[in-house]
Amino acid sequence: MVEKKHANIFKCLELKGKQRYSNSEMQFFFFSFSSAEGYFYFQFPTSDFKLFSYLWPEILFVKIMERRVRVRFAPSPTGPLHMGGVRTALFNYLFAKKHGGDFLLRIEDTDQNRYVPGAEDYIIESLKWCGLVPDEGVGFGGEYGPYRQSERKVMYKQYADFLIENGFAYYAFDTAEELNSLRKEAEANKHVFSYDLHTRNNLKNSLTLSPEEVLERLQTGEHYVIRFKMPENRDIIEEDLIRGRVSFNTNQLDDKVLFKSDGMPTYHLANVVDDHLMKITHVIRGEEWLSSMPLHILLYESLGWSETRPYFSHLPLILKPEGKGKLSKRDGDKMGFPVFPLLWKDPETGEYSRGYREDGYFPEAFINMLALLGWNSGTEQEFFSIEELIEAFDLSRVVKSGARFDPEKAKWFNRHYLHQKSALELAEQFKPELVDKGIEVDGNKLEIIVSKIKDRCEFVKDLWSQSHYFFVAPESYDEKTIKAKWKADTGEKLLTIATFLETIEEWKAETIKELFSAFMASKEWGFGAVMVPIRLALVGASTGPDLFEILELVGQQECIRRIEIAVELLK
RNA sequence: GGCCCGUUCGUCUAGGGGUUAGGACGCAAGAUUUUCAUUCUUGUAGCAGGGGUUCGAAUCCCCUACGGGCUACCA
Repeated sequence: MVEKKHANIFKCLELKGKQRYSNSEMQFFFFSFSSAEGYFYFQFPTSDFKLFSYLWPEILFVKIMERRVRVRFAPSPTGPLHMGGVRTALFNYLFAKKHGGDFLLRIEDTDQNRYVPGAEDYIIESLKWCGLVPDEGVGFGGEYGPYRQSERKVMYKQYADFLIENGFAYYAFDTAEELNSLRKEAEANKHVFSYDLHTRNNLKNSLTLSPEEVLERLQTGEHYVIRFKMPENRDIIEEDLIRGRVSFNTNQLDDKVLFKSDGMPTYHLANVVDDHLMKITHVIRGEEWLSSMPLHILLYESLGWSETRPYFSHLPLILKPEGKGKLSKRDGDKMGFPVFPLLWKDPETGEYSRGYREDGYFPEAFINMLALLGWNSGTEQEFFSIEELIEAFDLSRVVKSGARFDPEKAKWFNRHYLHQKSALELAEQFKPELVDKGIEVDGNKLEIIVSKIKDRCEFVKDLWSQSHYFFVAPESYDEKTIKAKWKADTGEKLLTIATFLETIEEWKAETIKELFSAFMASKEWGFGAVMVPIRLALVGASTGPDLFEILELVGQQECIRRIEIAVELLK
């Protein structure tokens, strides 16, 4: 029975095995594939293929039965969600959906000092706008809750205690002031103070104090933290699904605080405990976490969870369009593009930060742009629907280096999506703006107008600037065009034309064009001399679709009126 | 300072020992449109530097430079 299953698995393997990495020692083959039972990822050395294929089925069988792909997006509610955060959520979402798994939203609010009201709702609303709807999490239900770490507070202590009991962690009583002064001192000597295996024996902790004293300090309620006791001289080697082999030596790592004196766990403990309890199979997060990966691996090991611990992958950061460093709120303000998905009002300063939604981006354009920032399908395809992204997504095709954000390309994506939309749909979105301006238009006519101008727009908000003359007479005329095209006899010619237009009975673009051409021929006037001036009179500038279509849509009497006004004003 | 990660056109990227180094954005030119935009065509521009290994290196190795991350009782 088991054998039969293996046959299927091997078939799957042949189909999906595709990724080859090389590193300094030998070549490895990596396989990742999903089946009805779940997702599996593993590696083996080329030379050992026969041996491995003989040995591995059982291991694989166990893993497959146990693990359904589960990933989480775990932001901290310290402010609006950055577009880099949205991209992290997106990649998690794509990965989950690709492998038929679950995408969870967990709110990491273990730092009460940095809590910003409204941030959590903002995160949820942002994900919804982007279409990245979690299967479980804060605001979405699920069986592994609560999904807000502050509400899980009571659960963490036992794991910290377990670590202490088993010698993986210890109590530390050093005050913030003491540590700060040690840091200052080290800085003065051009060193950096680190609470680690070199210094912990000279500090106030349960490693240096007698058991009695430790007990007494605990009983008198003295403030303490629990620190991880980083083991000595161990090489932690891990295959990051994006970056390949990454290695660390524990001698370089410090004893991180796991449990704070306020009774809350730090990110490291809470993260590992929750990922374990929520059965997370793949941790996909930003590069800023790469350095703490060895700590997390060691935590899984110390807690006895190595067998089921997740795979790690660290996403590159999004960098500023110009200059140094990662993309920040300031860049957006300075260069005029949004950094956040939605408009955000800072609850403290009242300051606004623009959002992609409010700036007129379509969520699908925003997502498409974000997906291509640091990932590509390996083909030349650039436009992807969310379904296509899910189908094509693969962590191994995520680029390792940071990507500079290009606002121009973001606009280009939006333009593309706008052009793809039907005039009807765009007209619907345009209507509220017209109503606001007190303009009433017949739906059919509006759709026709939109169809004429949508290709010249980048955003829905451009619809007005490209079509206002269909609804309202121009209030001014473009100076350059006047200079170039408005000659001494232009006014007179236009009045003659106005009189002629009055005589047209069927006010249709085609008919007008036909009769107009005949009229021009009879007068022996060149088109060039009058076309632009007429356009100027109707539109106010030298832009817009075919002039005869404008004539038709603006209406006979209104056209004549506008020509007369222009002639009067431009005398 | 220490540790870790990275580096192909201005930007996003493909390519992973033999390629005229491919595509996209941007920019420029041309065509179409007697306007402007769209669209189409063409052009523009790149393997960070230095050593190795090799018949042959953008590709593998080492060094340097540069960029980034971390180095909090922040995440």
